[in-house]
Amino acid sequence: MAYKSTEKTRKKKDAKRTAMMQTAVRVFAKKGYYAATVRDIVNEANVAIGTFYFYFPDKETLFLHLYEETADFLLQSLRQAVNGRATFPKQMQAGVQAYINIALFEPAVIQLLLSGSVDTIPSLAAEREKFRDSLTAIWQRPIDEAIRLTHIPPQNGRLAAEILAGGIDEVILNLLKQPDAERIEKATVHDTTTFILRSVAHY
Amino acid sequence: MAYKSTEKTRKKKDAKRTAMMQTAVRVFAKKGYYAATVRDIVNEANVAIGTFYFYFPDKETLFLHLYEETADFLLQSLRQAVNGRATFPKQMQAGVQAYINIALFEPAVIQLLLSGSVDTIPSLAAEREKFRDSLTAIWQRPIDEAIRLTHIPPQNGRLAAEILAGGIDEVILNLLKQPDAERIEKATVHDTTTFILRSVAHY
Amino acid sequence: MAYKSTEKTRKKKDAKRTAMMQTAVRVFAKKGYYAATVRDIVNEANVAIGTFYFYFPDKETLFLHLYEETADFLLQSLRQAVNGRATFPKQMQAGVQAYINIALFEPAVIQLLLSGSVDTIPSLAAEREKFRDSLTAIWQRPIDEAIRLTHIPPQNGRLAAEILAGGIDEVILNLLKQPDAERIEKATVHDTTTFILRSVAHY
Amino acid sequence: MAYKSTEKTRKKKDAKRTAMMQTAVRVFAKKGYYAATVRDIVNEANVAIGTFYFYFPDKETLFLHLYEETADFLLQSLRQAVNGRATFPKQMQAGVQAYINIALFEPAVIQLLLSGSVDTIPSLAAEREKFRDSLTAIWQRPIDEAIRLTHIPPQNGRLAAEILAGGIDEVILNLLKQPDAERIEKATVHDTTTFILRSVAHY
DNA sequence: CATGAATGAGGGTTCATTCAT
DNA sequence: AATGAATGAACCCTCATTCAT
Repeated sequence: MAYKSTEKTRKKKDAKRTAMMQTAVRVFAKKGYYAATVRDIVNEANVAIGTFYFYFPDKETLFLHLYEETADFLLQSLRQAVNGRATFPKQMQAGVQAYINIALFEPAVIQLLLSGSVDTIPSLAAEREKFRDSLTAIWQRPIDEAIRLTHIPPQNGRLAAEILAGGIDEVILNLLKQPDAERIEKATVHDTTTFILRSVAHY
Repeated sequence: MAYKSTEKTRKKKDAKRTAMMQTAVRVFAKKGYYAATVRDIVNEANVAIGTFYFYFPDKETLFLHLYEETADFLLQSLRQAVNGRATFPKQMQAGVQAYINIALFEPAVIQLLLSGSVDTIPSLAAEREKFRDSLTAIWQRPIDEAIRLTHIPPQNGRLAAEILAGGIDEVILNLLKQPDAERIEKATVHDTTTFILRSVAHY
Repeated sequence: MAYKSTEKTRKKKDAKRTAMMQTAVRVFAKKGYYAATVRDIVNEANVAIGTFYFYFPDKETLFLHLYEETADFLLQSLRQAVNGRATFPKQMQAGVQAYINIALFEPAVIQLLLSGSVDTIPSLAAEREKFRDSLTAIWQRPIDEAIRLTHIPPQNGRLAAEILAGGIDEVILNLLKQPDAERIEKATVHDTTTFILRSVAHY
Repeated sequence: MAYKSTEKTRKKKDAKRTAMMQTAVRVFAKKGYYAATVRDIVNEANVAIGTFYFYFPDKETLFLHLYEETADFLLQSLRQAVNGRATFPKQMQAGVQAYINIALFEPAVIQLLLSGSVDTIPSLAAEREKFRDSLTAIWQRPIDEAIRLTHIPPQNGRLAAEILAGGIDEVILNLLKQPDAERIEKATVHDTTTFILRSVAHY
């Protein structure tokens, strides 16, 4: 019995903790790390400020944690989408589609990861670099593989991946600024994929 | 008597203002808008805090001004480089080269413009969007022109420009992180240009 | 659980807020609005500076609030004293007596209201004028009533009230400067009342 | 020759100094001691800030000096008006008239002396008390004299003078708040004088 | 004499964090 | 677990004052 109640309690605690983290992601995404105050977060989460410090050691650590988790989520989603396809064109298209899906369904994820204010938090510099590297790697792997299979000509795969990583992020951010993002989703996926294939000389 | 001396000191004052602005750019570039304090700036400039407020109305206005000026400088440099060439490949190469030159000579310029923390300053949101638009336009114009001249096939010029704008920024930022940036400059310019030409199907 | 303790602590919080307000009144009364710093207040109240801003939005709003409250208290006290008497002489005497009582028991009240520095706070100009008007009205009402009842001859009641309002304030302030204020209280009340009655030709 | 030029220079200097002092009186009268900045004064006087410190040791000393001078001017004017008349009623009327004249012609004088913000400048407390004493004395002297001559019955002359001093100040300040002050000047002088005479039982 | 660039103490305010309840 | 009162370092900015020119 005691075990059960502990179990229940833990679940409740985890639930609350998770809820607060989701709230925090939204607040950080909307206001940025510096402009978002701990009070903003607890107000939006309808808890007292002390509760925040019961669940998290401090603002910076929470943000770091959130950043890591969010980055992992995005990277995993993209990896799954890309790796789940057999051919290079399908891989690219699936990656772009997955990225845009996340942007439309969870815009806060993208805003947290892509909209700056992150570089200036010392403890986050390394984490951010790791994220960029991983993101670039997601685009690079299929390219290098396609080169190996001579589906596309030899080329600087790393550089191509960097450009595509930065370029797709830009497309995503611009898409999120549009009021009718959903309406142009399909065309954006198509045109972006077309661009990518051509850019690596895939025919 | 007073007039002459005023005339003379006017230049000195302007020189000092400029010097302080350069210092401010460096500090803002390094720490970001929020983490950079006015005290940081005046310490680095070796002046008293009151001197800052003698030259500038406040931190935010200065940053806005710096951002605008820096953006103008970068955009002008790129426009000149691109517009000074006759053919599409030369235009792209010149643009990339100019961008990288600035990154190597004035890294603070790039860090100020590209490293976030800007979106969360309300008065800067519009300015930042304007900058991104102008930057994209610089890459888009030659593309659209090349389409018109049938040097490259019809395609979504706007989207291509967005991807290239974001992609080249990513390349630049990655380049700046490298300790031997100058050594790989040439190869980076070449490979990036090659990528761009292929991406829009230019042969 | 939380609720009960909230209920209990609510009272404590209110008590502390009140205590801090009383401290603030003293400090403002002694130094004036401008010379009194928030740090002065919290030092005298033995709390940290953050505590001030936990209880009050800012220095100016607190002062405004204190001024209004203090003015209301003084005006109410005088009104009660005056309205509680049936005849004109008793009314005047009761008003003067009440005023002097407050001056002796709560000198800070008088200093806050009468010692200037208030006119130069834009948001307070209107409040101060309202206070002077109300104060004058307190003296004017019995006079006008006495005129109506032909207990005193027709005369400019408004002007008489203005002079008495300013005159009695002067007497109060002079009284507070005396080291042996209590000793001469009785005589002051008597002589002032006599003066007032004669001034409006009451016999 | 040298002497002459020195003389001329001195006159010029005195003229400038005087002009700056008049400007300062206006600024202090309008904004109060604390809200008025040295920069406000020099801007209005069209001189550099250094010039201020050439003529005056510091802000506080200047204000003290201005206060003394202004107080002297007002007291002298009132004394002359009162002493120049032979009978008690004429004296009172002349005093009131003179006071109102100054208020209408040189409102800054009255605002500087009467509108608070003065009590909170430590070095001015004594000066202000002296001024109030002198002002009261001006009203008291004729009263005491009238008592001695049995033109009015025995009474507390000091207290009567205090009330009149404070009361007349109040009338003056209220008058200055009116937009059509000049129009009601005559009636105000008459009614105030009538009040005063009756208040000391003069028939 | 006059100028105005330069100084820095000090003021109001914010906000991450602690801890007694 | 949860609360929220309390803390104080640190921030941005003002303004009286100085001094080299």
